Amino acid sequence: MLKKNDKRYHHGDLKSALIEAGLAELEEKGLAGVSLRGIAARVGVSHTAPKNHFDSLRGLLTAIATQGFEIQTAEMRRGVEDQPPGPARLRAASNGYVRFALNNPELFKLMFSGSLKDGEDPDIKRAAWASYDVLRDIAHGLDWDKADNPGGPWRTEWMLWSMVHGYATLLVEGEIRRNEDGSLLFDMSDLMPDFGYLPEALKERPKPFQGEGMNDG
Amino acid sequence: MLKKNDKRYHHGDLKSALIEAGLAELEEKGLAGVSLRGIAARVGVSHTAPKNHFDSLRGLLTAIATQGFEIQTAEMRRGVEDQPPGPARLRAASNGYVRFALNNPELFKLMFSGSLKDGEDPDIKRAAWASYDVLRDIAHGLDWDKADNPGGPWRTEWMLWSMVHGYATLLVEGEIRRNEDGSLLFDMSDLMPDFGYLPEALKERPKPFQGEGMNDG
DNA sequence: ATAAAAAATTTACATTGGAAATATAACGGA
DNA sequence: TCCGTTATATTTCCAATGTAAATTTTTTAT
Repeated sequence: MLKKNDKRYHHGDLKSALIEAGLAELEEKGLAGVSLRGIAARVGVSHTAPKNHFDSLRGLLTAIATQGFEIQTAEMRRGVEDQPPGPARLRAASNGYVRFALNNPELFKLMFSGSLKDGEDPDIKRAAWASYDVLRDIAHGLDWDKADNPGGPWRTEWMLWSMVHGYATLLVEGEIRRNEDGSLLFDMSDLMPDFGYLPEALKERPKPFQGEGMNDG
Repeated sequence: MLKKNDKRYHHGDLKSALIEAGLAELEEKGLAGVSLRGIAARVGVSHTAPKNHFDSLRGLLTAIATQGFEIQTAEMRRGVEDQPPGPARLRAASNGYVRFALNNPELFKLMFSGSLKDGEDPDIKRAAWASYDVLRDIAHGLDWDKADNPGGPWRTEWMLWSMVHGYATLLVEGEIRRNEDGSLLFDMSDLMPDFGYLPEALKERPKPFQGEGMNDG
């Protein structure tokens, strides 16, 4: 039990404090402007103090991104329970995905940066999968993905994930036009129509794609 | 006319040489490892020489990304002419989009980085739109987007673009599983089924989304 | 109380992007 | 051809960054 002012070490819980400060610095200064020294200064410790809790800046960023996935998961789950199973839930979760990206653009970029974070870290892997599972579990409940898809669920999952993630990414990177007040022209409900039925081709057995012509030129 | 050894200035054409060197450095050392000094050293000039042609590293990266969009446009057009108008062309262009991303992953990341490049630069804007237009022009030729979409072409465009771009992004960032030899489990032809027909909801008139609940939390 | 471990600081260093001053080559006009 | 102007590139310098090593301070365990 930690009471008020019960700073057991010099700081008490520097590890959590650094992650919190990192989240704040991220949205204040942008992904490109974030620095280890800046985060440390925000907490009020020397710039080498983080070394005791994270092996490097990369490690700290990985922990921040992990927290990002947890927030994203919560945001996707928000509102899903209010909807009946089926396409409505898929739209609610998808809108949560986009909403999170819009509300935490720099964190979202970090989470999918690939080079700044350590994607092999067990914690971030677990958190990322938990977020992905929200979409996947709902998609698996849809009529068009019940049983007749013996090639595995990958195809329909990836189609949906690609659409949602692509839209969020393009919005966050400023590639897609918004209304003047910053609101969206379309949310995922508009972009992703009634998935109660889907083109028959999607139900065919998928064959592994061997990538002819994919690795030349 | 420039003959061999006709170095008119100290270098001759440093601007182009820097872009070329930057493209090479990018794929060799990755987006995170690229540096102005490294690019300059590769060409054999001092690290401040680029200043005469680009105001900053950001400017040089913007020029590199611009060239990237031009390569991407060519890659998308490759093979499109062989296909009859319609869904087949859409698949060919989409596969070109993904193929470019897989063959130039670091360049692709730079092109959509948002912070490293200057998205307002007129040249990069023109090049990016040219790439986007390949997808858009084909999409507009499809039956399901002929005339009854008075809300503008944005919705169908963005749905397709999101799917293609999202898939390319997730592949490049290593978020989507591949076969052991690096080939894809699905290409865009598998992911994007017969678009000869499409859910009726997509043909309804789109209404502007005002973003209720999008900016809270 | 004292030794051991944990946590944080100080100092130092290599690398980076950029600014300023200087040097060198190309060009244009007499 | 000569010379001044401009374009191009170098040298020197600086602040900021991430990291390593040595040191100091605090906590914990015995």
